[in-house]
Amino acid sequence: MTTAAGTEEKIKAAAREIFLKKGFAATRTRDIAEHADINIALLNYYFRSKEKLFQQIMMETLSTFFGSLLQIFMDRESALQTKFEQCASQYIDLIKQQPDIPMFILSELRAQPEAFVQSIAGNARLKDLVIYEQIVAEMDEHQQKAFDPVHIMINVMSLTLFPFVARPMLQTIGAVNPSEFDDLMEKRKQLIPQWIMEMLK
Amino acid sequence: MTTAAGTEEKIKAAAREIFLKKGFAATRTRDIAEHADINIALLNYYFRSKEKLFQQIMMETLSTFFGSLLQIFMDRESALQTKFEQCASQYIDLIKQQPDIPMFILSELRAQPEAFVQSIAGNARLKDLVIYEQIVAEMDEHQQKAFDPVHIMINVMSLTLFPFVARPMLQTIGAVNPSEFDDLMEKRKQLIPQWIMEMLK
DNA sequence: ACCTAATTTAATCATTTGTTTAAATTAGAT
DNA sequence: ATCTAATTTAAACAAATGATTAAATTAGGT
Repeated sequence: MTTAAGTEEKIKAAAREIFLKKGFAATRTRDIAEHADINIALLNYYFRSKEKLFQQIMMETLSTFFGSLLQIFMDRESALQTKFEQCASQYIDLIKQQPDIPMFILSELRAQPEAFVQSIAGNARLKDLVIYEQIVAEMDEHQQKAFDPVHIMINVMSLTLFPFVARPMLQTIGAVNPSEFDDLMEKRKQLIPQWIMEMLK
Repeated sequence: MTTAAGTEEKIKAAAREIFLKKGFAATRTRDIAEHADINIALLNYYFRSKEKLFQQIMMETLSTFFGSLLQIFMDRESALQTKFEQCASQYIDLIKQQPDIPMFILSELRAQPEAFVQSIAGNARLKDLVIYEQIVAEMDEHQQKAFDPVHIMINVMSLTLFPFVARPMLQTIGAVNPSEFDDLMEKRKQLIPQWIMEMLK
């Protein structure tokens, strides 16, 4: 009856939850096994080692995180402001569902800078992105390269992601109420594109 | 000759370096002892436990990080834009010297949300800060509360801190060159206050 | 020089943790 | 029903890790 019935996926689901919440070092294989309600040995049976399992989770998470982004950034049809709107909107929705993703990627990427380079970078260079060209064009129109266009890319990510990363800190210092956080982020879907467009003028 | 000659401080210095770089869970007491060039037992002799030592490092780091900020935020004399300029400038300088501080605080605060609440929060509520009043006043002048003033506080921190937190990621995706990162951040001392002031209009 | 308390060291302990082993159980084919 | 390979389990292992102990050494006062 109950054999191999999605055991592998059960382990991955548990691993994903715990790795994303606590990071690689603070995660115990026994925690994962308990959460998945399986014998500890099964983890190694299916995934060889804690590290292999972690890498698989990381790969999939990176793919989820950067996948949709690249599509938006490469779209030749959409206008620049539309891209900012899609970017903010999609990311805020995604991270609302899985709030641990950004911090997980950022902290684990710091711990192992080399391991996942090609998983992310793939082939696309920043300056080959359509959005980058559009930013340069927009800046040239209003001002003559007052600053590096990379600042804009950094700012989009900063304004979108940082609130989630800093949520525990913001709540601790009493900057935001737990209940109103979601409302704030919902509002930012609209605000961030406006702010960014202003920066280009 | 060499006895107690700053042994305690030697341990703390090593602990600070490693805790800040790798976090609590990934840090081994033996690493600290080796780095400090002392016997492992001395760590427990002076600090009782790994956790106690960690808490002490965390307290001091929080103090360093939030200390200067509160002064700027409470200054009744300085103008709003000046505050933004001081804030960006001071933080970028501080974090250039100790780049691991923001990520350390953010990740460890997520791991132990309760432990350091009062260490940070102290007494000051966000809405009692002088800077908050000034933001509200400035917003009232130009627009009638188009959005929550908290967004502005969040944005200052986002634009200032996120690039440091995301540096490994930004470098991995090839968004920034390691050598040009410092220049970018130096330029942001000037840019961030400008961007923020624009948001208020 | 001697004594006492503080500091340092080497060795060891008890637990935790990732992994493996070998046996038991189950699923699916013949 | 029987056989085989895949899956699952209980038990144990080896290494790592935080902590402790008891002896050795050192510093500073008398």
